[in-house]
Amino acid sequence: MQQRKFSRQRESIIENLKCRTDHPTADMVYSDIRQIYPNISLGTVYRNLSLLAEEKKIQKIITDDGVLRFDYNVNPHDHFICRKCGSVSDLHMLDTEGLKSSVSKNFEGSIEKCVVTFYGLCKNCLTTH
Amino acid sequence: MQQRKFSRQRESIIENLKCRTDHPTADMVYSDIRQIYPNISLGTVYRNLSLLAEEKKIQKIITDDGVLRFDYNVNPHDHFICRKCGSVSDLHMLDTEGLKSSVSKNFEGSIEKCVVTFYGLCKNCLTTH
DNA sequence: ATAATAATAGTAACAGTTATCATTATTGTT
DNA sequence: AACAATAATGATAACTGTTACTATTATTAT
Repeated sequence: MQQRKFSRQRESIIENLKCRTDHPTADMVYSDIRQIYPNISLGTVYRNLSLLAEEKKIQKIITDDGVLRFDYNVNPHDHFICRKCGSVSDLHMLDTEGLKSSVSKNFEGSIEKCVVTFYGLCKNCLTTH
Repeated sequence: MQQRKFSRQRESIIENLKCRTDHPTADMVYSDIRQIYPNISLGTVYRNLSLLAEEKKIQKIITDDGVLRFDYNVNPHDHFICRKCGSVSDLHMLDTEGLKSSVSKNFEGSIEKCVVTFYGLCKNCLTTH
C-alpha cells in the first residue's frame, strides 16, 4: 500500500469542493483551481478527485449524460437533476434502507446500495420558463 | 419534422432488443447485428438506438461507468447493477409515485421522474464468490 | 543535507459516442 | 416500371471525458 504525501493542489481541490454544493464536474473544479494554481494539470484534478473518492472523502456521481460529478457531502442523500440546465442539487429522502430490504425479498443477489435520483425542472428553470 | 423511412438495419436492432433482457450496450447490439448484416456500421447502431429512444420505443440507461445501455422494456421499473460483473437486471419496485410526491413537498422545482438503481452482487457473482 | 519516493505538469492514448459525407435504399408519383 | 425526392447507410473522422505515461518537482523521513 502506497503512503500519501501532502500536496497543495489536492488540498485546494478538496477545499474547493467543501465550499460549493453544485456538484461540479472535474472540468468545473479545474477552472476554479486554475485561478490559484494557473498551471495545474487537468490530469492532476482527475487523479486527486478519484483518490479522494477512494478515500471516501468525497463522492462520485454519474449523471444522465455520462459525465462524472463530485460531491463533498458523503452522507447518504439523493440528487435532483434538472433536465433543462443539468444542475444537480441535494434532496433528502426517507429511508433507502426500507427500499433495499423490501426489494431484497424477491431478489437472489445481495443488494448493498440504493441510489435514488429525481429528474424534472429546477426552481430557476421553472420560473424562467 | 422529418418523416421516417423503413430500414432493415433498424428493424433488426429493435428485434434484437426485443429478444433480450440483459440491457446491452451499443457495442453488444452491434456484435449481434453483424451476424445478420456483416457490414452494418457502428454509427448506424448508435443512430438508430438514439432514434428509437426518442420515439420511446426503447429506453436508455446510464450505468456507473458512464456507458449507455438499452432496454426494450419502457414500462416504469428499476435496475440492479452488479458491482463485480457489471450486469444489469430488472427489479420491480413499489411505488415511485409515492417517493416523488413525498419528496416534492420540500422541493421548489417540479419532480417529473424518479429513478431507483440498486447495486450489489448478482446471484452468479455471489455464488462463484 | 540527503535519499527515497509520491505527486506533478504536460502530453499522448483511450473509449464511447457523435458528426460528416458520398453512396445506397426506400417511398411516393407519374 | 421508371423517376425524383430524400431518408438511411457505411466508412471514417472528429469530439469529449477520462486515464495512462514519463521526465521533473515536491514532500517526507533520516
